[in-house]
Amino acid sequence: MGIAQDIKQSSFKSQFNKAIVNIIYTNGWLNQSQVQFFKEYGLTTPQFNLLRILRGQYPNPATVNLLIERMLDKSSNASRIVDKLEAKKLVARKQCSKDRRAVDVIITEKGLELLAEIDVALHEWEEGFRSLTDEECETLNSLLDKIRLGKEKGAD
Amino acid sequence: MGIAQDIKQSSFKSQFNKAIVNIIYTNGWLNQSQVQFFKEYGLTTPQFNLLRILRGQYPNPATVNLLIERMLDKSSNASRIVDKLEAKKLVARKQCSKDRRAVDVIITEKGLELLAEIDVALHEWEEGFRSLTDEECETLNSLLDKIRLGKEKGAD
DNA sequence: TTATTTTGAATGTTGTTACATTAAATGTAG
DNA sequence: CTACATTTAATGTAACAACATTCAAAATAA
Repeated sequence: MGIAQDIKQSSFKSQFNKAIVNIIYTNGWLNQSQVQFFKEYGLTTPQFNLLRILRGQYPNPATVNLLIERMLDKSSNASRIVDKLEAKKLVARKQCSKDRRAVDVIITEKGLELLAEIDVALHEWEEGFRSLTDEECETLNSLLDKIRLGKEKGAD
Repeated sequence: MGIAQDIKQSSFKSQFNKAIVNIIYTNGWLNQSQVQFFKEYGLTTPQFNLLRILRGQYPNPATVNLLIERMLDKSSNASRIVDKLEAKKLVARKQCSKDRRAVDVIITEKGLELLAEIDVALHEWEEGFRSLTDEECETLNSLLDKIRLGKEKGAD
């Protein structure tokens, strides 16, 4: 039932090593489920994340730079992700008036509506396999935060 | 210092939601570091994982099917990963004698030597940002296991 | 002012992933 | 045995990611 059985590895070098493998495996497990979920809405996970950032800014626009900065996976392909969302009319681009190099990206009404629709289903999706109490979640969050603190690089 | 600051999101729908985002973000953080680490040895993360499975089988071979089954990220590109490793002479392929459809993949001496070299450095890498006690690791592991139990699919 | 450097976004390139298809070997039913 | 389905691995393809490069705009320096 634990990670050892899931990946069929009977021993680990250390508890810490086991924890790292567990994070990676659990992420993969979550990711697979998420990809399936968003597929129903014609979105990829990065597209959804980008939309959510834009909603956070709404009604203000965000520049591509801001998007890159805030994306969970800083892959810097923000420009192309915006392309995809623009093609679906979920976001709009216009040149920034203050800096003509920059581009203002703003979520459209259609984008907001889609997100609102997803919100409900996403909440159900999460509740569907929610298995931790709030207190356990807090413990988990603080442990994960602590791992990253162990070697924090310029994360800001 | 926590996930909220790291991704500049001030509030979450729930503690559970925050935990999920935290897992994803922490995984990305770990992954970035791992990719850098393995690059020095001319390996990608999937290549390393596959090699490690093969060492686990050594001196027995593994079929491609077994590799797919045990990989952390079951992307089913095992065949092409084996291609890469074979080109580097880290693994060898030969037709399985019992089933001529199957292919026996075995790690070479060179592969074993490379893994041994990596082992040392990898342990240092882990210790370099180890920030949890064994007890905390155990807590983390059990919480992550519990999340996956919440909606276990045929994970075997 | 002009020249140089830096910045913001887009694009090119290469390798990888995800998913479907193929081809050969095996298993199974008649 | 033949015919058909299944299994194993490899390959084709399209989308995607990572990383470098480009190009215009802006900031800075001379």
